[in-house]
Amino acid sequence: MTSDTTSDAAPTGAGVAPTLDEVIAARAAEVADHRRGRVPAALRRAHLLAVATKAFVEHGYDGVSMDDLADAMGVSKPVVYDLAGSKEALFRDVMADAADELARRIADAVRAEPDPDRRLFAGALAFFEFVADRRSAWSVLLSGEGGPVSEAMVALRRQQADHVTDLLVEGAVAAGIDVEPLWAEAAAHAVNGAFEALASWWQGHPELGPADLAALVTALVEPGLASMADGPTPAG
Amino acid sequence: MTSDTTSDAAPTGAGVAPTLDEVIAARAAEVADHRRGRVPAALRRAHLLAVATKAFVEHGYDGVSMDDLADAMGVSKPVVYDLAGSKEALFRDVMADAADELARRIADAVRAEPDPDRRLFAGALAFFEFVADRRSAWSVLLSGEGGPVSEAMVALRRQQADHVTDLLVEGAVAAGIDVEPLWAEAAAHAVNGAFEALASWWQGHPELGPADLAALVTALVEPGLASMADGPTPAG
DNA sequence: TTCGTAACCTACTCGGAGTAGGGTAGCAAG
DNA sequence: CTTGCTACCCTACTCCGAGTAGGTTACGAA
Repeated sequence: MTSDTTSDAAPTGAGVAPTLDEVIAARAAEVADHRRGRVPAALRRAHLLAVATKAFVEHGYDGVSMDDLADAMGVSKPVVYDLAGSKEALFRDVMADAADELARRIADAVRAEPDPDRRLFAGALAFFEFVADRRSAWSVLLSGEGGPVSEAMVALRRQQADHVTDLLVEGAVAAGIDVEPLWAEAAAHAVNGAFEALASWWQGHPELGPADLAALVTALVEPGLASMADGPTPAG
Repeated sequence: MTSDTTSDAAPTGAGVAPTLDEVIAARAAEVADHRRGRVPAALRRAHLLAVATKAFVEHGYDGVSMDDLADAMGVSKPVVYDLAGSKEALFRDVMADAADELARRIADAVRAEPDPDRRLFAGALAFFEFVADRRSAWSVLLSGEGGPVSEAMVALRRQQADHVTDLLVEGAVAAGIDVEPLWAEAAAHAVNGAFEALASWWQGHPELGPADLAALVTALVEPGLASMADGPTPAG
């Protein structure tokens, strides 16, 4: 298809994503360099990850068979299994990569924001920009599509919420407030859920930009977060 | 299509849910009344719904095969397909029943609360009480478990969010505030997402009661909701 | 050369969704 | 009573996808 553009994966620069097709092309090229079969596992795996990411993202978990993946990279199924373990494990790996990058971006954005009062907004903006980058790409996954993806998704959600917890606590500590850890955790999950739901809803409202969403969620949650600090712990 | 075919469903005591096993037993008894096979479709379907609900809830979507269901109700697979159409359709129906009841409970609770300032809490409480009622039951579903359940879940989420939107708008109007419909919708999705995430997180924290969760989510979101009324629409 | 091993293959098994193509029971009309 | 229609229900498949058994070959080291 569109195999042109720049040959090498240019610097990620302004934060735009590398384009899955480019990554796949790059990996495929590396693989092709090895004459007549016998490609080292590391390369094959990198290729697999790229191909699988694209496939899952475009057709969803159930829309992709291991045979498809094997065909797409010109090997037989057992090779894929050797590289990935199982379909679920493969999906988990794909998702983990994305989750790591998301977490990294948010953390960077939050810590780069000097004004404590704008940290939440900064994090939210980073989140929605990430989603926007991969709007088409991750829509399938974000919208809950999946097979026995459950475990992977749940795990990622948890991990993501943990990061938010850390950021919340970090922010609170910086402000000299001490928070109930349990409450921070719960709030983090709630906030995280709000983010996800908003990202999903966003699909149907392309007229809005990342900043709009970030502003909304900030406006929604910030006051509550602030008041919870000096406020009491309602129960429990 | 759930509750009113037959004479009764033994009161389980307090406001506790009807108990799936009881429902199944009741349906099975009705079916058994018809001597030697030839049971009218309506009864069979009611029985199916009950059996399927229990099965999905206990083993998850992928943990249940259509053969299992057929066996469980003593018929052959084609009968199940005749009654349900497909596995996904069946799951959708099961979920729809639950979603309807949830929406009804929340709406009732909200409208039964005279104090406008406590409406959100009332709705939240109803939500978490519903979840508590079916804690073991719906955990699998709430935690995102599912197969190609995606569509069903997405649809239900949307529907649920629509209800929340209505309630938000209703509340705003009652308070003499006018809100941007788009914002109300977005906020509703966000709030809804927060609820779901919290319900999921709750699984790991049985020491908390419904009121705790309701209080938390209220404290988190109420101030933001209030300030959004007189506040500006940040962007867009 | 010989052996070990990593990379790769063909050709299965196994299980679950969905279907084809019937039977049989009840009932209405001739 | 017989015919025929229409539910209701069955056995016995097809089809597809996940995962595996077990063998083959290239390559590097002893």
